[in-house]
Parts: sequence; C-alpha cells; structure tokens
Amino acid sequence: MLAQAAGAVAPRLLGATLESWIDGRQVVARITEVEAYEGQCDPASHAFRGRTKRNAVMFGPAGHLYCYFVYGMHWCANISCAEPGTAAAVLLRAADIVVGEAAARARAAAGRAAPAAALPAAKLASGPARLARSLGLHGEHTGLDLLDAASPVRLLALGEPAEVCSGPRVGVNVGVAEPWRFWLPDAGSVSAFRPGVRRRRGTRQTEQP
DNA sequence: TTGTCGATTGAG
DNA sequence: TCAATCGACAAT
Repeated sequence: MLAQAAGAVAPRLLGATLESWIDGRQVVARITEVEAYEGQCDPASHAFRGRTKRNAVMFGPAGHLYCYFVYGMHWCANISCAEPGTAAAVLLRAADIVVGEAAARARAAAGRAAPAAALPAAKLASGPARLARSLGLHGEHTGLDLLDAASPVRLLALGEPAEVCSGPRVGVNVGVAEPWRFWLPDAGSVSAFRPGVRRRRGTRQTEQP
C-alpha cells in the first residue's frame, strides 16, 4: 500500500502512528502533517537530478526511512513510498507526541537552544527538524525498514483521518503549484506555512527586477 | 578543488 | 528579518 505515488501515500500517513526506540527511550508520535516528494518529475525533490549516494533510499523499496541533513544543523525524516527503481518519498513535517514526551523534551533541551525544553507539548514535533529531533532520528537511521517489527523505528498503524487539508509545500521555491502538503485540520502540532526563499550569499536580500 | 545553496529554526 | 553552519553537488 505504501508503494504508490507520494501524492497518494502522503494523506494516508496522516494519523499514522510512528514509534522510535532509540538510545533506550521510546517515543510514539501521531503524524499530523506531511509533504509528498516525487522523483525526477518533481523539481523540489532531492531525486530530481537522479540517484545519488544521499538519496539512494528514495529509489529503494517503500517503507524505508530517509534522513537528510540540512542547513548545517538539522535532520529531517522521510518515508520512501515507491517501487524499487522509482523515486518518491513523504516528508514528515509534524506530529503529536503520544508517548515519551519527557524523552522528546530532553532531546529538545540537548539542542543548542535551552528554551526549546520549554516548548508547549504540541510544538515539540511541529516542523520537520523538530519532529526528527523528538524521535531521535538522524543519518544513522537512514535505510531502516519501518515495516520491520525488529526495527528501532516502526510505522505501527495507518490512520483513517476524517478530514484532510492540502496546500502548497513549505520552504520550497520550485514545484509550488502542486498541493502536496497535507495536514490534519484539528492538530495543534501542524507547522506554519512559509513560502520558499532564495537567498543570495554575501549580498543583502536585494532582489533586482 | 572550489563555491553555492538548502524540504529549518530560533533569536532579536 | 537574519544568522547559524556544513554536507551535497554543480561548476570549474
């Protein structure tokens, strides 16, 4: 069921339960916001330019974890969702922590910003980097089979959401026409929408017409 | 080998 | 609104 186009799989992951058992700490989260990333037809996808060492999991079987490092400090987590040889993945953008709030809070406090430990519970996994941090996910976990009962990170159950909202993806400046971001309207953990920005290094944000 | 940019976040 | 911060990858 996971091996379909990312746009079809993504809404089905809303309400799904994800469990991580990392460093001896259990965290269970209910997914509340996701984004679909297709393969070589999606300019916003890491797989757009073909297979590389980093995005290899996106080209593998469905249901595997793809963690990537971004902005020099954050990890984000995806679930692959296509047939082997075809690239597609769903980015996990937000979740409600169901079990293990203390562990998630400890991980937030261990980050560079101490005040993160004071985040309201609904915001602990609000945003892709916060979600990955709360669950303890990083590059070492790339490739894990989320459908394997022996895996430290598992997809326990798929959700059956009554109502799903969709809209453009956050933080991307290509492929913005596709409404490939999906979220549960009643979830407090859903992150805020921010359009993609293209910055020029060394110069102030001055955009020439 | 070098240079640019990024599926973000938190502080000011 | 902007800086932090470093890996990936395109350009040279």
